[in-house]
Amino acid sequence: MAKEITDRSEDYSQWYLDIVKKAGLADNSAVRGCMVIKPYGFAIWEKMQRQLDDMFKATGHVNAYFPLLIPKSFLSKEAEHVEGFAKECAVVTHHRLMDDPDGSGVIVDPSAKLEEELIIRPTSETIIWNTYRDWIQSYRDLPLLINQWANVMRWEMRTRPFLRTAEFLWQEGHTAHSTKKEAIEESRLIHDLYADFAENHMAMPVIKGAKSANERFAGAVDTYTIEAMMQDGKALQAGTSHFLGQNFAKAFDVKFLNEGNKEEFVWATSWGVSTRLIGGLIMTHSDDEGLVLPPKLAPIQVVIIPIPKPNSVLKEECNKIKQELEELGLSVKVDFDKKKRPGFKFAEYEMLGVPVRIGLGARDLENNQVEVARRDTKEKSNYNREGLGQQIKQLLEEIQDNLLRRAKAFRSDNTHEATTMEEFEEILDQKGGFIMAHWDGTTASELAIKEKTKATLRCIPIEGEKSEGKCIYSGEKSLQKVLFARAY
RNA sequence: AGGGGCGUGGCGCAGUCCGGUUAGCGCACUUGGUUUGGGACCAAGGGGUCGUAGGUUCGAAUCCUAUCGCCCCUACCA
Repeated sequence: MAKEITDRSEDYSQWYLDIVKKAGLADNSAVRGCMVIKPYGFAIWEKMQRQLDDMFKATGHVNAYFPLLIPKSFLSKEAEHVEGFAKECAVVTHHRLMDDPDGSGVIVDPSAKLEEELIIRPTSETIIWNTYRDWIQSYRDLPLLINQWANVMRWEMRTRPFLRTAEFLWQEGHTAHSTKKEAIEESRLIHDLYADFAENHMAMPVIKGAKSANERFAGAVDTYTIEAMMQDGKALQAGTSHFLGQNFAKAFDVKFLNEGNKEEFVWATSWGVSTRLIGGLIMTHSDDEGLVLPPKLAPIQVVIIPIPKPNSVLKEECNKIKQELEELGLSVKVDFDKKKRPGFKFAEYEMLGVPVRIGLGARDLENNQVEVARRDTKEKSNYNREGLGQQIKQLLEEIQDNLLRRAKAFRSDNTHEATTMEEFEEILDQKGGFIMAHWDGTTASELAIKEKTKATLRCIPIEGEKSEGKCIYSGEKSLQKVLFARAY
């Protein structure tokens, strides 16, 4: 199996597509813009899901499920929200097919037109708030902390596997609170949770910040984002958490009686991360040999490859090592496939991003050792057979740490400050990456910079030092530097 | 929306200009054997309505007409 992939230096976006294909993460499907997530890709998603789900539960959230289809009228209730999504909605107009009277096949039965057309959810705020109206009467019903794992559809023109697809999988949290303060705290709690997940599980460092008015979620008062840097220097919005104020409560008339027996509108948040994270994972760590996965999200953490020699008995030893490692909670695969030679398997598991490979041959048996190769650095060394399990466990932790360290160093090397537009454009053209620059807070300046440079305002960082200055575009007063980059 | 390109086994392609035996090649697949410490080799096999529909012709992957689909560039975009 020739598994050649394009070098990153040659064509980054082709490299990305090659990785997705050759590592068996996803396939194109018969439907334009919709991908098939293959078992290995889905296994990564399942690991992400499990971890995030545990984190949501630990912070008091519960799961529920709301319908795929939304009455068209719901979408028009919150003005900004409609405007944000109207251009990319799939619409269900009929409910029956019939035989084509002109010959073979089926056609839409024109007599089966729906009275009210249905929208395939691009996000679920509207149907959820329409439901919450019935669930909430009193402050005693609050807070309502609900998450759902679901698919959504946004009819995108240009799609790329995981990064932007017409249909994608995600989780969307929708919470209702009795006070503004509590809702803002909730949106920030999740913002922190996402950053924690990105850094400590994906080993993908992120900048936490707020979106500008222009980049904000349609219908939100504030949008908090985590922004990650990909290897080509472009920014990826990896997760967002929104403080929705009372916008949806007002649109759907969701009120509660407070302790003083007075009627008030409910305060809301919503937040989500999607299968896009898999794209981020690929573009943060992987190399020209294939996928590189952080141990915490790798479906297979250790692969054991026997190097067969005639008359040698390796099978038993391989299984023994597998068992030892599994007892330590690791996920392990032994590849006994006789059709493939060891060298082929080495390359194959590198392509799949398996963090640690153990090679075991007659030579090792004699010397009471195994050969251990780590995927992140490609280093190989011999480990003593005694106490192997603990050593491998430590190695996996070291790999997890190293990936984060490496990604942080890369981001730091590719983050620059600009004090003038000339400098800004020069950095963008010559180095790329993140640019920190002063901005006067107006949409006009933001759009002008975008128009001129194709870089967008990714976020107004929450952390780090804040110093006043002058906007690089207008020269007006600026309270802090903000993050610009070309983005996915 | 404008411009360009492509539809031939699972994948990548040749053949089309200039119609003519049984539509070919590489990879993948199946079986057997020799191999196995960085992508093995030999042998034998299986698999194709040439996107679809019509037309010209003794004869069409090849020529003509229509139609469908996909990709790329430009434009647009939570």
